[in-house]
Amino acid sequence: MARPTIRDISRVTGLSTYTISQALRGADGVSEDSRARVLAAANDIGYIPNRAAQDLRRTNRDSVGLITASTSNSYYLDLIGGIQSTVQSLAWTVIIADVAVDGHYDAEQEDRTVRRLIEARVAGVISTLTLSKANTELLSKWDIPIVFVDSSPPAEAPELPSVTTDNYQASMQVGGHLAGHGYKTWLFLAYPAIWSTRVEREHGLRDAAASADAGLVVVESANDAVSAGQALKSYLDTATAVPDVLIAGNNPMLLGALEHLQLRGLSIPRDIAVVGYDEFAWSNLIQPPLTLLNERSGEIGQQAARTLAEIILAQDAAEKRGESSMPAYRPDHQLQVGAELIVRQSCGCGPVGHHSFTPQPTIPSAKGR
Amino acid sequence: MARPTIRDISRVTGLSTYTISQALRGADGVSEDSRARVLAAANDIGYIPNRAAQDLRRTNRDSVGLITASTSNSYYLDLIGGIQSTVQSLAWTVIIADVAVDGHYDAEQEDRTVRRLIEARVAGVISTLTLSKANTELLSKWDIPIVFVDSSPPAEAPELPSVTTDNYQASMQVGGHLAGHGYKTWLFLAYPAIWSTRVEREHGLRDAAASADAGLVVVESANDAVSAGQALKSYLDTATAVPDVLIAGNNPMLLGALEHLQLRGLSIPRDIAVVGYDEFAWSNLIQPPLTLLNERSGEIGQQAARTLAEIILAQDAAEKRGESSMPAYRPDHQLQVGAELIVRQSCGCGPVGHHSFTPQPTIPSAKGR
DNA sequence: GAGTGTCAAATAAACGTTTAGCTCGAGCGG
DNA sequence: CCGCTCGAGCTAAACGTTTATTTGACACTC
Repeated sequence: MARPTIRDISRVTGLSTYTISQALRGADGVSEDSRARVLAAANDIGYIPNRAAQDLRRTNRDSVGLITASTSNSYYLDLIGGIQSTVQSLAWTVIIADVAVDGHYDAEQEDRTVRRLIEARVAGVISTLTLSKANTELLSKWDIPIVFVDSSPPAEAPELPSVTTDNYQASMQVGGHLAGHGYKTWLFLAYPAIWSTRVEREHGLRDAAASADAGLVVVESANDAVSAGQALKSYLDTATAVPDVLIAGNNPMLLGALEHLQLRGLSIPRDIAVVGYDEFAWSNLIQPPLTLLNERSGEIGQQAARTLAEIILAQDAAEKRGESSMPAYRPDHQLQVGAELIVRQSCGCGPVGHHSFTPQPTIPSAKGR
Repeated sequence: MARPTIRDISRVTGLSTYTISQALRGADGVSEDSRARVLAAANDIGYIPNRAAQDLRRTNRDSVGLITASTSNSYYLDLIGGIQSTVQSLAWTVIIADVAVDGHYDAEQEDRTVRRLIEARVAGVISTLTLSKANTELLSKWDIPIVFVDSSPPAEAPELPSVTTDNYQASMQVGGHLAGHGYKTWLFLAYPAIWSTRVEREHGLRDAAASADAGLVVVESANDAVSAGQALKSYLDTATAVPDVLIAGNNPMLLGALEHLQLRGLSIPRDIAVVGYDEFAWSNLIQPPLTLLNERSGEIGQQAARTLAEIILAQDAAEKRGESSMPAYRPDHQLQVGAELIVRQSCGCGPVGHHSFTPQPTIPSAKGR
């Protein structure tokens, strides 16, 4: 028997397919005796249900999609972990879909990916990037709830849920620390703005620079280390002076920057200080140890999954009552999670004891922006 | 219209579902006129096919499963990339399934995962670890071909295809280099042997140590940085002397080891030299820059996917001819890919110019082991 | 004008489950 | 002994596609 079906079990046990189905998934209406026979037979012939047939027939959907751009950014691994852990407790599964084609974001790939998730009839979507207007509308047409994670909802649909680091506050914190060092020329090496965090980070840095009377230059490159290195090179080649500090927008940017600074023979933090945005495993082993912002990505992932689950369950309940099957979003579905700066030495702080850092009054965080 | 089906398009256009189906996927037997009407209508009402229904009805399967343990080991990201790129060109999709539950391999999770892949009726499986006898048999009962990647087939089924780094040769290479430095006491910090590469690496190191008249100690820990650090600590706490060189079995081991050595205040390579097994992005920025073995994981992934695709296509063809639907494996489905040592400074080689390294005759690689 | 071939399109039967609705007996109270 | 309930199980109709087979219209040939 190459690919046994429920009917094969039926044949073997002499029970109807109904009974088999009930017995297999532990529903009642089946005697203990029959259930045992069914399970034995199933195990015996190596039966494994056909997911496609189940999905087709069942009404309740039990998977959610996660849209990601360049997973290779190790920051996302924690995020995924957080999502998985929450979703697994509901016995759902996560479909991870990367919209980057060899490392670069690709708009058509975004379209294909959203389509694929709808084809799979996912119950909901978590997206790490702001989706296009068309895709947001498509998902909403299919009544599929979306939660943005570490990215903001598109401008056309600002009411959509999101869970993010408080990037503005975080950037103010970074900026405050740099101000404390007395740095006056800041260079922000940034990734493109399809990742909406870029905008918030820049905004926070700009405000911090202003209140510290420092100058901020923004250099943008594609979201990978090689491009970042090249962008930095072009900038430094033409700049009149090396900036006091380089702020890397994320880890690929940081990697590219460090490689280029090493190549150029600039010493950190003597010639130029460096700070970055994502804590990662090796940061303390790099020379000098890196001062980084620690985003609590695992926690963010969990929160996002919880929010999505809540919306889906409410939606199912409403549908069961015969009400609208549109997902219902609430204002408290928009969450911000704090982040803290991990101060090591690349910012100019010395090993414990000998630092050239003057604490400054904390810049008040802007409320309700 | 909340969730439009093919019948809705049928209703709108006045054509039968047959015609819609043909038109949508570009088959012929449909006039250009009708096709245009169908596509317009589909686009208009936002129709997206139901994957479950397609999968159920279609005979040809078009997804493959990838079994992984702890994806967070960044080494796998390239591997996955290589597989994706090959598989995408066939318009298939990859289902990635991690059998680690919070970072640790879990046997039950392996069983669940294999089941899940069979439920999805995948056309084939690529596994990064040696599967249990039961799971191998289960897959073979369902006529699902398996290719092992960076791991060997289980002892019970040695004929199964595999694509691996030539770990023995690679370890001999590592060992040869260490011998050239004149190191006499080697410490191999290893992960558990469910990853079969561990065995081959140890074997190669052992032979290299023997022929260099050096002593090899193996310390094993769970496959994560924290456990590795602890294992190293326990060993060093009781050892009479610090070994000449530490060989980290993979990146989590390396990370744990470096953290612990830093904590202990041992200087690399003065007090102890260090080499590792997987090249990664930050390796050149660590102090001192790390000497690592560069496995060509992208290439390995591509090869594995190509091999699997070949087997699946042959299987489909055979089935179409009414022959056996069992996958046919050939001896040339077992491949080994070379690796080269990237020499930096953690092994004791100085910056270009001042090294204390004496080249040694290359240890001949054992043929046909 | 009968036979033949071609093309577009329709019909209806799958695919492997789940599930609403029904049947059948047994048990039980009156 | 009647009517009722209840549990165990059956039958058959879904779910949304694909596809083997059939139909019908039209053109072409002898």
